[in-house]
Amino acid sequence: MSEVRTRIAPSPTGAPHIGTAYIALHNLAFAKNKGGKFILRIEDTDQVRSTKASEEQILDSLKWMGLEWDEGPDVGGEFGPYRQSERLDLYKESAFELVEKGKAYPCFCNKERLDALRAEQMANKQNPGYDGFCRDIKPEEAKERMAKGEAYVIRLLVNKEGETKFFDAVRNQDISFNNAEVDDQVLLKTDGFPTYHLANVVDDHAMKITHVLRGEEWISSTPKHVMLYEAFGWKAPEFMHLPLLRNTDKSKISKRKNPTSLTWFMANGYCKASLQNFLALMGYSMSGDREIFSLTELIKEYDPSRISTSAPIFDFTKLDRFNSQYIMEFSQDEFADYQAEADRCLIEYIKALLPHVLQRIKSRSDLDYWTGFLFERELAYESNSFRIKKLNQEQAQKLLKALAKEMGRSRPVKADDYKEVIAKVASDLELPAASAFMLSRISLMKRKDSLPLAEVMEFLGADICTKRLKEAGAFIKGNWPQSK
RNA sequence: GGCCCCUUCGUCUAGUGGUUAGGACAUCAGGUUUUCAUCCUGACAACAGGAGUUCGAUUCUCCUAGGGGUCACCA
Repeated sequence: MSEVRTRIAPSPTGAPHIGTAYIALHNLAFAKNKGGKFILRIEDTDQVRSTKASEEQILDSLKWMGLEWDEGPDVGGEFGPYRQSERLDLYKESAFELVEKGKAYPCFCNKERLDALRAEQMANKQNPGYDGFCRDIKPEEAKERMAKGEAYVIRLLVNKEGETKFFDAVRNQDISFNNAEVDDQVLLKTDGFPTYHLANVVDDHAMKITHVLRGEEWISSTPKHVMLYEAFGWKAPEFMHLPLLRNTDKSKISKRKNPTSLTWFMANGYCKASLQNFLALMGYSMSGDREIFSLTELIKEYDPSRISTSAPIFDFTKLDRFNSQYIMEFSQDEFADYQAEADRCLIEYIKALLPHVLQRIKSRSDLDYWTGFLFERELAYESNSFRIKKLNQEQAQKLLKALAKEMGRSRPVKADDYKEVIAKVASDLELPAASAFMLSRISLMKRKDSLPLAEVMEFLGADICTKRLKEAGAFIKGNWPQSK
């Protein structure tokens, strides 16, 4: 029996996600339980969205979580490099290998044609998908066009007959898909970078990954992966699709509705043991009635047949309770370490706002006063805070609604963008800009005495700003301050 | 909408044909504590619905309903 090897393959396109830690935990526990290896691979094949800063944060926060890997971009290993942007030749070769084998083909369709195609399919109530326009181009002609420098992608040539099935070890059953429903997926993009599907399969094979534990959001693209393994003539790993973490409204967990960034959890004083423990309770249970256990115990007893199939709601109330349980047990030294670590994480987390915070702090106890709003999942608004000059209830509600809408439409990024959005909305509604700014301030930070608005908005990001503007709108509906 | 996945207390879950359906968080009610918190005791509270298989279904099968995921040159 060959060595068990699992991996976590985060994409460095944003803040480190709680879901990544959850999937990593399972991969680590599974591999370590079998005496195998856990690998970290960076999937930075999206040139536009990937950033080095994000990669660093992901590595740092997973380490902080105590989820350490045996092989990865920072520690190396015999199957490196572990960053996909450093393996481009391999993907390109692999893609052309499939073209040679007649399992894939170059496609020269441009974005306009694809957009038009999709629009037409939607209009005719058909399922959107590639129509195979470039399938029949002769290989010689294709080569010529590529040689001349015409932009192309490589698509998987899907045999639309029959079905593709794979075994899912969590559900303990086969899942099958009609091949007619599988699209001729792009494998190699115009920029020469692979798509997830290609890179993932090529790397999992090259890195000898034996078991793929990933979120169930991937189930529907697994047939593509299976087809790729078959096209290459490789043995596919065993698939285990874990249930997705969810928001309270049962949708897939998202920063739009919940804090999801590991850095937020770290800065907010959640300790790693409680986070590990709580995450291990999501979609998983230990035998007996045990709920409090360590990562070591989890690894020792990890049993994939105890993974459940239904997707859990991420329950902050229970997490908070777990965290307090762990804190209660701290010795003085442990608490000192915890406190120092939490402070370090907090300062790192708020570094963009730190200068503004420091200007306002008189003593240590002031820190929370100025930064607390960053960690409240739902701001506890006070009615009187909404007593704003030249603004009545109706105007405030219109303003908040328009603000939230404009925020979603124009997706501001920088502080100045946010200022513009607020100024624009105020002028559109012919309301005083100052009132609009104050209303935004209260909606986002709860108080009139608070950090610089635009900088805070940039820090929070459009999603969270929109969330809070909506929440403020809901609040003032029934809690508008009484006139004196 | 097509396809796929899922369905036990409000929430996280145990349970693999016969249980008073168990535990945890939350909630509520008591108790200990000079306050608060902790801690203790108790209460509330679930097998989505309908067929079938079976002597017997929470457990197996099918259907319905509901929820979710996915349909990109993002992962």
